[in-house]
Amino acid sequence: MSAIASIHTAATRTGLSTHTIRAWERRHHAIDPSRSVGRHRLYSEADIRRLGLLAEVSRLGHGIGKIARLSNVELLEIIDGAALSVREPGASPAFSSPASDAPEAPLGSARGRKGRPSPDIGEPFRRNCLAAVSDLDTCRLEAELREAQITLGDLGLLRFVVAPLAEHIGEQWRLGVLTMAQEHFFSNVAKIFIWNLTRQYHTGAQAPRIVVGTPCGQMHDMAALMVSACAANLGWNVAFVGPNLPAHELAGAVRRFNAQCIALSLTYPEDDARLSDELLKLRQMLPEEVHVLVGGRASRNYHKALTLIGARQAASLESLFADLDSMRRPREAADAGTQH
Amino acid sequence: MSAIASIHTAATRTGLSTHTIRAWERRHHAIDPSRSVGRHRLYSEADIRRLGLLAEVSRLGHGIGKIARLSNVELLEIIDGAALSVREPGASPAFSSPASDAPEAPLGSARGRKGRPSPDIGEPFRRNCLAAVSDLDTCRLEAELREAQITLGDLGLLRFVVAPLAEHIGEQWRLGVLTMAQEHFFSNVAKIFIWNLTRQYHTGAQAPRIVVGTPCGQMHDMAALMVSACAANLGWNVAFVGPNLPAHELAGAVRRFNAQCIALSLTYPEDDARLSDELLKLRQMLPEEVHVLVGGRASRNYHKALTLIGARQAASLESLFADLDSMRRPREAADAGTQH
DNA sequence: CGTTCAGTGTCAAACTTTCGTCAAGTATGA
DNA sequence: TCATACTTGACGAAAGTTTGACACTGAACG
Repeated sequence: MSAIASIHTAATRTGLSTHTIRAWERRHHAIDPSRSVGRHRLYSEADIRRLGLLAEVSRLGHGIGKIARLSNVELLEIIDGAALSVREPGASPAFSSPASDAPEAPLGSARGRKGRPSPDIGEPFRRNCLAAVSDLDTCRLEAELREAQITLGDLGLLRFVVAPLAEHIGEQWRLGVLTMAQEHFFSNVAKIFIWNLTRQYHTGAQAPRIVVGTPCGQMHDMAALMVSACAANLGWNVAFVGPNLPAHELAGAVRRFNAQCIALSLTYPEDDARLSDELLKLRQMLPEEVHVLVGGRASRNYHKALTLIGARQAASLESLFADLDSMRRPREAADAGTQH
Repeated sequence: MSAIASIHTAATRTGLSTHTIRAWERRHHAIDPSRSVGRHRLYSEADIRRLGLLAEVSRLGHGIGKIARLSNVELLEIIDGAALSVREPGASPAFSSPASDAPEAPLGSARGRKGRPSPDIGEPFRRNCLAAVSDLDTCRLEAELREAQITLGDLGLLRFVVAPLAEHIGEQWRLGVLTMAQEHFFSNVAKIFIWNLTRQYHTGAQAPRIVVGTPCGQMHDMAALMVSACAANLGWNVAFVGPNLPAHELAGAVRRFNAQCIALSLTYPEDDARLSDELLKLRQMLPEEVHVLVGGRASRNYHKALTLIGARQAASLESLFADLDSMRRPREAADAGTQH
């Protein structure tokens, strides 16, 4: 129905190239998009969903020639049957490796390292969580997360279960394997679970204070919530101010909360020209002694601006954890000196 | 109302050039501004808002030719879809909300009943909550909500504290009294508090099942979360699927969850022509025996469509509570009869 | 073992469509 | 009067379209 997308958006959303999409149409009639008056291809939501399914099955090792004529339901069956597992957290999302290895499902995950001592510790939890998401079963999802928290600890839960699951579910949604309802469902339960992690630590009045949020244009708050949880775990007093805030709002929150640090998370979009300006503005509006800490998948793309404003860049949750810890200690001493 | 602006101001406010605006009108009839006596274009607030939406979607990579004919709601959907996350009240860049009416009582609330024997039972809690929001003090806000919950009960907490507070804070934000960060802060803490209300009740496997969410175009999920809490309180097994879902997604969630009821909340926008279609589509896609329950401030504006599809319309939280309760009982009996 | 061949992803060339921008000439309005 | 706006026609960059070709892979075959 409605939403009309160009071949370009169809390509980005499915992880395919425009060349490939056209080749699939020309050679196998895998899809038959409508056309504009000037013969440009126009893809409906259904078209894109089907393309996503085809791409997924194709990545599983099946030749496009053999699957192009299958129905969506048949494609889904293949996906369900083959892959209930989740990619390694670090694995890059969606590049079509030219067929090559692994015609089988990447079920074991922990790719390549066959005999390695550390298998993928989070895999069974992710598998169960996915099943719960598939059934929209809140209790089961929460129980599974709790189980993972007990087994892996707070950081392990985030690192090996929630973060990769969020990535995976987002991707599966974009590909049309999971529904939007399922994505929202997971996102909601997971966010709140993370938040509740935050609340299990009670901080005193003299605890160091941190503001956590995301700047303008960055709409995802899941990663920011993870940062909140880490900070709370380390004894920070956290003010979570949500996503998509302009520089003056962030600076205002820091001032009002009397925070000595602000943590931002950058995930998507990965290349927003306006964001660099925002970061500069933020730095100018902040008191000099306030630290800026930045994490998230997209943060490396803003490396230049981030170095310019002297932000600490955390490449992973672990390093963020370490940064937060090291920032807290010296400050505590200073506080004790000045405020009392 | 609806101030008249020149093409120049329309251009500055949307970030477009005057050339572009004229081209969009000439080539795609994207908008049709009124004209002065001497054929100069005159843009209303609504025109400018639409131009802004078009500009935003265009920046997202969609060709103007493909989006010029879409409705505002569809444009919003695209923006949200791209953003992938829940759109918070502060999300849209700069448009003055067309609402601006509602001269009603801000904080006093308990609307209308001035001399009633029951004074405003929630007032002190709201006052304290506001103070906590002002300071971004998570602990205090939570403590205050907990206090209110104990004193007023779950329903009273929602009815007399959270709901009016949300309204008030939203308004204060629009007026510029509170910052966006404070609004996000409250919204986040309150939502999670409500959700945790939901989770204190554990339902058996044979409990009646309900899906809760909001349809396309309705971006606010706070009211839906309140519905979730009420339902859980009454022993329903709840699947909360979040805001802004098209009809087929909602119907799919009902099917997958095997729910016997779906509850929708409508708050803003209050007059979305497309929503009526969505509701009709939803009814057609649902199994006949599934009940539809609709609440929220804006639901009365869709009265016609709602009656047409046989939805139960709850004017207040109380009546929603009652409806949910009455729907549960007969069904339980039926289940006991058929399933055993 | 080397050759052939179908299946695929990718690319190039040449042409078309889309869309932002501009220029020219005229009209409006404070 | 003079900055601003209007219409029309046109230009050029970016991106889309088609056709055809190339490189690589695995399987089949002599």
